[in-house]
Amino acid sequence: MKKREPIFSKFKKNEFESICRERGLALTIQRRAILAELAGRRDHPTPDQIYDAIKERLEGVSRTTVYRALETFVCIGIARKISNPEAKARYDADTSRHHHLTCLHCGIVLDIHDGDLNKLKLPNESERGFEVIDYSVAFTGFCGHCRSMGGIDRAVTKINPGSSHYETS
Amino acid sequence: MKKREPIFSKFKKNEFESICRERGLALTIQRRAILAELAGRRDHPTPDQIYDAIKERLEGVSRTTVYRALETFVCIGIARKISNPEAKARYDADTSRHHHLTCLHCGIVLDIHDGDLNKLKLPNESERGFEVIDYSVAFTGFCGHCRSMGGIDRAVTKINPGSSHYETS
DNA sequence: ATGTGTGCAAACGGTTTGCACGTGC
DNA sequence: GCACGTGCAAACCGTTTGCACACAT
Repeated sequence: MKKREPIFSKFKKNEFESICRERGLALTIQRRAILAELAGRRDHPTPDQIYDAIKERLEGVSRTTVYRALETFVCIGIARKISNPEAKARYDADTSRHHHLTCLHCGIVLDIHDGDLNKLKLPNESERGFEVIDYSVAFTGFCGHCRSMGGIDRAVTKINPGSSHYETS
Repeated sequence: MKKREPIFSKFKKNEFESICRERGLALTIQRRAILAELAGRRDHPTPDQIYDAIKERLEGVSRTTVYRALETFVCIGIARKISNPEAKARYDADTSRHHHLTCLHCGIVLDIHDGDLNKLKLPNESERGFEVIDYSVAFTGFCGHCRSMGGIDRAVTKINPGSSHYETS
């Protein structure tokens, strides 16, 4: 069992505040709450999941604000929007190099931190004019929850989400 | 320079036809045209790009049919829906293990076939109950076109697509 | 002949935008 | 006080769905 470091660390909070000060971005309660929520979970939430989580604490927040704040976090480099086969966006406050495990059935995204995977040599794509910046390994499979629920027909499992039967919740 | 094998190969066509016969799926001109278009390009088109490409040849096709056919191809295993940070789906007729290079500025997706990358050892995720099926390495960077156009501000480049300024041309 | 596939138009769901008001600096 | 951020509602855009007709088998 690997031990996990706390996520919404003092470090992340200070990083956020100093970047905001630098750039003249306002430190609003909404942004604080949204970042705290994002950085405090390991499940790569969608904007809606964040909205649902904070709306009790912060009465009157709007979905729009959540979308805009997440966008801002990506722009200032303290969060990432991750690729996934669903239609909706998912965000990640961990901007260090790491990898993802996506359940083909329910869509949940787990992190993988692995020293070897972080050391892949970058392909030389200069001949095609491409400049490679970073990478992430996307593993696909079936999570414990979906495997134990049964009903996974590998031949037919839709890599493609549709709307329902996705979110495990 | 690596040489490239033809893409809409006889093989792919036969594979498609025999799977359809097996499963009792009709071999309609629409499905043929959509598969030929998908398999004939290397740029991982969106449903709309495919629609635009075939609508001249095949008067009266509907967008809906394109969506449904692509979906069908994924279900019968002759195409894949690929993960990317955009809001729209992209499809790939190459179902063999390979990797992708995505331009953070325009969203284009290029293929990488690399023997070493195909041999990564799968992480042991059984302790978390996860069964790993496959993987793909997602490289990010900037394509030649976007680099030469200039105007890429690394600090601010939206990993996140928005609607405009994405699609190159 | 029969059942699957297609086209159309309307619905849908996530996301973005314009605008007026509110609030952090 | 001023500019930036927020909330609201409507617009947007990619995708899905219900239904009647058409076509592959």
